[in-house]
Amino acid sequence: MISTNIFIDNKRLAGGMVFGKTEHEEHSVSDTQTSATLTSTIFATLREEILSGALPPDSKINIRGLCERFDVAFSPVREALNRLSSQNLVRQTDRRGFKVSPVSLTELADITRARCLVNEAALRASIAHGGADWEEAVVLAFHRLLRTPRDDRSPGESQWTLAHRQFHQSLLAGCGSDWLLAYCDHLFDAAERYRLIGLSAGGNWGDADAEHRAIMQAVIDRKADEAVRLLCEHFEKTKRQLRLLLARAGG
Amino acid sequence: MISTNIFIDNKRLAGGMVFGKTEHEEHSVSDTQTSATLTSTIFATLREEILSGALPPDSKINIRGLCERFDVAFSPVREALNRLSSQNLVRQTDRRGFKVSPVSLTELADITRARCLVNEAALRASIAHGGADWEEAVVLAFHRLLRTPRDDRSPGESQWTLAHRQFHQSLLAGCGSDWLLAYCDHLFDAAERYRLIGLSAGGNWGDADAEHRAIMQAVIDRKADEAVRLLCEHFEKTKRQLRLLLARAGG
DNA sequence: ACTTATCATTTTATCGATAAAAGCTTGACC
DNA sequence: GGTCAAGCTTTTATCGATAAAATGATAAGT
Repeated sequence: MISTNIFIDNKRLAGGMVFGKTEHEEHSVSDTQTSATLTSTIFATLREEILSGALPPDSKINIRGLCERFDVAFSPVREALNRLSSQNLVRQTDRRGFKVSPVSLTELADITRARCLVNEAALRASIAHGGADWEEAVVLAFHRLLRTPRDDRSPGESQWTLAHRQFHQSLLAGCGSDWLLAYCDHLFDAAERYRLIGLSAGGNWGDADAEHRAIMQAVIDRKADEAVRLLCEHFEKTKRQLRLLLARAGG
Repeated sequence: MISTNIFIDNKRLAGGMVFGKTEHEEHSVSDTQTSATLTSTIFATLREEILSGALPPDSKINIRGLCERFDVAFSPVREALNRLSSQNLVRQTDRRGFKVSPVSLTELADITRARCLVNEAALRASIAHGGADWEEAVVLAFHRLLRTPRDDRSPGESQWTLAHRQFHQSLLAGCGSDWLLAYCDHLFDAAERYRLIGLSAGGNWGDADAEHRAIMQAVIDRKADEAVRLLCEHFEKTKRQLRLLLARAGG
């Protein structure tokens, strides 16, 4: 695995996690395994909030505010922000702090473009080199996606969101390059941020099950050209719908 | 620009940069502009050293050692390491610190593969959409590359290394996607690390001017297929030479 | 001799405090 | 009224210190 951890860790900050206060030993029974670092937890939490739009794009990040909110000192917050900036979710400027990365229709178009180009390369490689196990994984991922209900209350952490990501990952998983896969994942995240922001802005485009099925079918039939066409159209469609939505919202 | 700063800042840590010690005010005359943060400087220095192989792959990073070496506290070193981990130059594991990312023939093959696929996509887009200004920039970058002497004493920071990077960037610059460009850059860095390690291990493959010229010619003639073929062959050749070298060195 | 438990050492993650910057406010001056 | 400088406030970058965790060494038990 190449990129920094991008999986989503839903654990919240443990309330009783004190430090430097020798009041009394905390033997939290529920703490089965070694607890994650504060940095990791804050990173995961902020990542969720940026992806889902809870932290508005382009807003300045007040470090002290976050420290108070999580009840921690500067270091872990800064470190979490640094990790976020490696995923392009926040921007850092020396001596001027952090802000949430802005969103724009221009960037959305750019991301979609890159997605089409890179996913095409990966998908063709996958179809060319993927074995039977890869094919089965695609079918399985599609089945799970179909079966997973959409939970629109907290879309950022819903099971469907996860299943959706895994379906798309499975398509490319046979391409044989970890770097390429990591980049596709990265692009997926970038696009996902726009999708989730669109959702919270009231967007509600119908389910894409039909599209996913068609893509899967073309893939397991090894029809590379058709699969690529369908996949790119899938991306472009999302882009178009978001464009309408965000343009109306005055983005 | 999407990725975190990847340009190389050769400035060394200013010796007189003291903090918290009110011995006497330092009015360093040479300090024209606001000096960079310690973090940025350390980041740039370590980045150089990892890329050039001065810090051996897979070696554990001793934070305290770095603190003493740079004469700074933990925070800036940790932050620099975090930034490095976003470029995959170091790996972090919770509670187990940082280590320099390992290298392997497997990864080299993976990187080369991804480079071929992604550069192909970007190059085709560049050739298809690039305008006259892009074309001119390619010619210019090639001219500068030819004219720049190779300085093998400190290859990691040499002018040639920079010109080489810029030539390759110029080829893709017309592709119209900042994200795609950033990723190609990222891959270039990854490959560059292997090249520089190979150099310091005694590798000495002849200059690639002829290859670069052929690529440039195909590009400005808008012969996409040929340009792609030459470019990928250029990557593969480097890989093959490194493979021989590293296999012999017992990598 | 070979594990395994116990203790000492090193390293990491985190804290709270502080100097230097940057940003903001106010008031003199044109 | 608009510009600009001096002073105040907020924020950032950095420090040095400390608890928890991991690592390494030592000793007991098989």
